[in-house]
Amino acid sequence: MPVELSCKSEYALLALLELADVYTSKEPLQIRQISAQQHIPDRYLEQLLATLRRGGIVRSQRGAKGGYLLAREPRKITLLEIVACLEGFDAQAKEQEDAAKFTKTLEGGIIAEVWQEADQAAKTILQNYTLQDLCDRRDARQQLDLMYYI
Amino acid sequence: MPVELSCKSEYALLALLELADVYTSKEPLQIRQISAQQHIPDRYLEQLLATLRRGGIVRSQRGAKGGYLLAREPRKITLLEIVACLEGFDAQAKEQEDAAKFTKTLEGGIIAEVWQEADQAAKTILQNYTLQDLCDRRDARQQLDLMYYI
DNA sequence: CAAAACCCTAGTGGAAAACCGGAGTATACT
DNA sequence: AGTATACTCCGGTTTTCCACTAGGGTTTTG
Repeated sequence: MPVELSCKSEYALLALLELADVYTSKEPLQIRQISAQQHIPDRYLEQLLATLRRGGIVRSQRGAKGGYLLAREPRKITLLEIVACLEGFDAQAKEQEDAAKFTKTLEGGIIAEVWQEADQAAKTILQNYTLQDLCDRRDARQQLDLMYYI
Repeated sequence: MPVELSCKSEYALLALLELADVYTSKEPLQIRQISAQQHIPDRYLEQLLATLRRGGIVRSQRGAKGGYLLAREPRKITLLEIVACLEGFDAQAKEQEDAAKFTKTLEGGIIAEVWQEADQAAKTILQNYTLQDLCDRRDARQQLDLMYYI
């Protein structure tokens, strides 16, 4: 499948789901708690959260009793924004690609254009999902599973 | 950008464009010719063409005056088919993914579903482009460039 | 001040991608 | 028939990237 779901993105999304769950409480969640809950290597998760912080998706509170919180409400955070932040295709990657597209051979440029179009289609999907959507969908699924169990 | 364009796929597409150009002549094109024309390492291209042959996209003629030809007309070959052949996500990868989707945690499953959706959107784009479309587009672009030059 | 937490940077291991080489096999031409 | 040409098969090498680890620093609470 052309669209990759990297370990990195999955970890980040799982962590962000945890943060979304407690968003209304305004209490920070610590790396250890998240990593234990979602089975993510803590030192690795730390890096991902740092990246998300620089991207303005989460904010952090330092010192004892510190931790991470969502920077905005879950409704205002799209999945595209998250993966863009992590995979880092925001500005510098764009330029490189555009430059490469024009310096390449004619055929290479055509191919790149088509891929760009496929990429845009995938991005649009991710653009239209928010963290809240994921939470809602999970809750609905959980409810359904419970009904089957009874 | 979520949708990768591997070196492998690009090489293959460039080679197939060459083959599409001479499709009507029914004359085979040799690896050396293609690799020289498109600046592709010949021994690597050889592997790719072998894969495409097993996938029924090209056919080969052995011996002296041998080479490769498209197995079908360029109109009948979609880009999705090509990358699926090379990247090998046809049957066994599907099963693994579906299995993983269900054995994963609930959250992981939800995420996988969304990614599947984004993937499908990208695939649909690639499904709707044929080799002939690429050729046409290239020719149109070349014509345009020529007009600007004059 | 000490403990708890985040912060920064560098590096490691392993796997996959990209690429190379050699021996074998089929085909055309003479 | 024999030889040159080109594909075929398969194993090895190199390079790149990803997931992960490590260590030393800084901020905040109590």
